[in-house]
Amino acid sequence: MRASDKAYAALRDDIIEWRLLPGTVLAEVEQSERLGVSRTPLREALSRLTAEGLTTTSGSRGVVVTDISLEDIDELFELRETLEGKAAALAAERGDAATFEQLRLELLKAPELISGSDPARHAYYDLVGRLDEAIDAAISNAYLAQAMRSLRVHLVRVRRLAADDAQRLTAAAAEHAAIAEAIAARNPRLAQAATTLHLHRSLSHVKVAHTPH
Amino acid sequence: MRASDKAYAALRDDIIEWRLLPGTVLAEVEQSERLGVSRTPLREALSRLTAEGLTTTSGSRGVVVTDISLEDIDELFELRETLEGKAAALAAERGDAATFEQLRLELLKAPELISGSDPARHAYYDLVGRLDEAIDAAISNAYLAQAMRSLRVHLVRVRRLAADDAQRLTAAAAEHAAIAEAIAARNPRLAQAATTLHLHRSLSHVKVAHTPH
DNA sequence: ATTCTGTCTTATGTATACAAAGAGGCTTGT
DNA sequence: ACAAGCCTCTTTGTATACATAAGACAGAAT
Repeated sequence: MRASDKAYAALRDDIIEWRLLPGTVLAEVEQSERLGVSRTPLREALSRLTAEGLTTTSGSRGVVVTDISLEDIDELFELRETLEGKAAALAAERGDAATFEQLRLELLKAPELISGSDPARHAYYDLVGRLDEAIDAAISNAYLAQAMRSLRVHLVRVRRLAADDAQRLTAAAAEHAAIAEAIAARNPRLAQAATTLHLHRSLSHVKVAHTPH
Repeated sequence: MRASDKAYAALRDDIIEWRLLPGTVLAEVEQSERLGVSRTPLREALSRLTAEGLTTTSGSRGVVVTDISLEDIDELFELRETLEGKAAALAAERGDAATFEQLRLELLKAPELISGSDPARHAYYDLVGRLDEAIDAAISNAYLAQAMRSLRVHLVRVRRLAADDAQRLTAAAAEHAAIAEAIAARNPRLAQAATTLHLHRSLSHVKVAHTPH
C-alpha cells in the first residue's frame, strides 16, 4: 500500500470517526510525523480529502477539518433525496429483479441481526451496503453513482452522530426492504417514494437525537 | 499564482478544449517540462484533475485523459436533469423573483447577441453563466451547488463537441428564458419542467450533431 | 521456434532540502 | 505607555535526488 493511501485512509477515518473534530488544523509536519510518512504523500492525502469536502484549505491557516452543522445536514439530505430517489427509480427500470428480491428477503430477517451482539450489527450494515452497491450497479450511470459515492462519505460522518438505537435500525431495515421490494417489482415511482420516506425518517431521527430535550 | 494552480489550469483547459485527446497519457516528466513546473506541483494538478474525473489513473500506465462517449453523454444528461431540475425547483421556492425577472428580460434580447460577431457571442455565454450562478445562489444548498459545479466541467467538454450554431443558440436562449420566467413566477414544478425540456433539446442537438448523416 | 529468465530502462512514489511568505513578538522611538 | 517597524520563527510551496517497481527486450535453453 502506498504511503499516500495509508495517510489518506488514516486521516479519513479520523475525521469520519470524529477523532479529528471540525476546525482542527492539519499541519503538514505534525500529521506526517504522527502518521509516519513524509510530507509529500501527506500533501496528496490532504488534497484528496479537500476534493471530497472533508477538509478545506482555509486561507493561510492551512488545511482544516470541515464543520457539519444541522443546517448542513438538511442540505445534505436534500441532495441525497434527489440522487437516491432518482437512483432507486432507475434501478427499478433497469435492475435485475431477482437480485433485489433476494436483498428484500435478507432485509426482512435483519431484525435478528440488529438485536444481536455487536458483530451481528456489522452484518446488518454490510447488508445495507450491499443494497447500495446493487443499486449503484443497476442504474448503469457512472456519473450518478460517483455523485452518490461522494455523498456517502459525508453521510457516514453524520451517522456517527446519530447514535442509531436498535429501534431505529429495525424500522430502517423495514424501510430498506420496502425500497428493495419496489425495485424488484420494477415500479420506479414506488421505489422513489419508498426512498423519500426512508430518508425523511432518517433525517428526523438524526435531528431528534440532536435537539436539546 | 502557485505553480500547481498554473499547471492545473493549463491541463484542464487543454483537456476541455480537446487539445489533449481522450486516452492521452500524461507522463509526469513530460508534462512538467512542457508546462515549466517541477513534478511536485504537477502531481498535485493531476490529483485534482483525477478527482474531478477529467483524468483517471489507469493502473500502471499512469494518468490518462478520460474518454467521453455518446453513452457517457446520456448518463451525464441523466444526472444533469436530476440535479438541475431539482435546483430550478428550489430556486423557484427560495430565489429572489426580481433577479430572475431581470435575467429573463436579458435572455429575451439574447438573439441579438447570438447573431452578432464572436465577442458578442461571448456575452451570451456570460449571460447563461449568470443564470447558472443565480440558481446556485438561490438554492441555498452548498452540496447541490457543488455537485452541479463538478458536472459542469464535463458539460463544457461536451459543448465543445456540439458545434453550437446560431439557430440552436437562439432556441436555447428562449428555453433559458422560460426557466428564468418560471423561477421568477415562483413556480417550482414549472421551473423543473422547463429545465427538463431544455436539457432534452440540448441532448438531442448534441446527438444529432454526432450521428453520421 | 518458442518460452523463460534476467537485466536494463523508464516510469512513478517518497524523502528531504531549500525558498518564500506570513504571523507574532520584540524593540525602539515618540 | 503606545504604536510602528523590523526581525525571527513557523508554515507551506517547490525542486530535486533517490528508491522502487513494472515493463520491455534480448539471449539462452528446451
